[in-house]
Amino acid sequence: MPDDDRAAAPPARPRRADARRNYDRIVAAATAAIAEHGAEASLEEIARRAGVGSATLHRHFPSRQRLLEAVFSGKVEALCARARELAADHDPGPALVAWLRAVATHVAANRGLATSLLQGAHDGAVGEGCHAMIVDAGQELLDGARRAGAVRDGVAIVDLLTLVNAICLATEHEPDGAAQAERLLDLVLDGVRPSST
Amino acid sequence: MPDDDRAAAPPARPRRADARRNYDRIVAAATAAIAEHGAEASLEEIARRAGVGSATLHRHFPSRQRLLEAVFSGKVEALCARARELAADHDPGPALVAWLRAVATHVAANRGLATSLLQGAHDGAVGEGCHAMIVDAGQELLDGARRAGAVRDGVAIVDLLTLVNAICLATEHEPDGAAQAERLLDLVLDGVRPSST
DNA sequence: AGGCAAACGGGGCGGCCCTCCATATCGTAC
DNA sequence: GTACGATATGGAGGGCCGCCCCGTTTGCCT
Repeated sequence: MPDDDRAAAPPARPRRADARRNYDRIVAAATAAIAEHGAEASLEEIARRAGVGSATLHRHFPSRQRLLEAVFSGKVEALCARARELAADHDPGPALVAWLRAVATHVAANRGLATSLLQGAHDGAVGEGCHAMIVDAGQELLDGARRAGAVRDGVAIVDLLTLVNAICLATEHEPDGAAQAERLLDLVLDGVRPSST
Repeated sequence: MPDDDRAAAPPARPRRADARRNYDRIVAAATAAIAEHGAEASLEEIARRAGVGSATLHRHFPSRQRLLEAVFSGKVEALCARARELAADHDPGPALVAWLRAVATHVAANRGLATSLLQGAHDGAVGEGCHAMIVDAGQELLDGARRAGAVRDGVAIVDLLTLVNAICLATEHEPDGAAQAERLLDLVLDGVRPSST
């Protein structure tokens, strides 16, 4: 694989100062626009808000997914950090539950994050990074919880994450989405515990 | 409410014959197009396939949701019929489970049905009809199942339907979506049974 | 058969995504 | 400080789409 530069970080080759500046402006504008209009926000409007031409936006982010990834990567890292915190401070079972709730909160607070993460995982190599980070972080919590007997066998972390994403996805357009998401998450978590002997 | 005509049926005021003919053509074309390209199929292409002008399509279906509703209403009725069948032929618990699986199958087979039903429910009065029909059909199954002790309290039919839709929504873009949907549905259904004393 | 309301559809407008290329800007070597 | 090459820019334009206006056609009823 000859292509070694990731989108988010300044890895191998230094870029010109103005390019870097515009990159940051675009990400900032995109963050605002996505918060307002969701992940389907107009790319042209983002470029307009950032004060750059649409061509510039397209050069920095060849696809919408790339842009979303850049916007969300910070939040994803925060979630992973939270996973480590929870693993250190709590019992395995509650830690996993609390983390899944945190994931739900983040996803609900960032319209389109769920869809982005779900679809990005195998749309080529696009959201790969974010997806892998979350999965890894969750896997450790799940392993701990299973060792502690708080989770039954046959449950994969990707299943849990998909369910959390699914719930947020399905409730984010509802009038009382937050409450419903809460209820559904409880329901699902009950199915995850070992059948009480 | 002065507006009394529903989109799907010929209710109060008779329409001209050609209008009705074009209506049917558009629905047929839309059905085909949606099966091919999903719920985001181009309206203009649908009009083209139906052999009508885009204005005509737009007059019959002021919004995309209306068109989707017309396309899916047949399938929705089939699901409701299936609910009655199951209620008659099986024990309440298994009947509910089987029906939810049937819903999942239908939703998975009709790209965009899930989103359509979810968002249509309160986007004005748009998907109201379909949504209400499904909810009513499911409510009876759920009531039966609860009376039989197969479902714990605190579970609403809308929760279950939302979860089923959510699962299909989240897995329909996955490579092995069907298998994953199956697994997730099992997981959820386990959470619905009363905690085995 | 004739008149009228209902229905039609071509064509235009604006927005979106994306690409090309002449131009401006940065970084550097002198 | 200056001049030069590479890098980055953005406006213009093409293709597509959804939506709507309005002159024309068509079905319906008498």
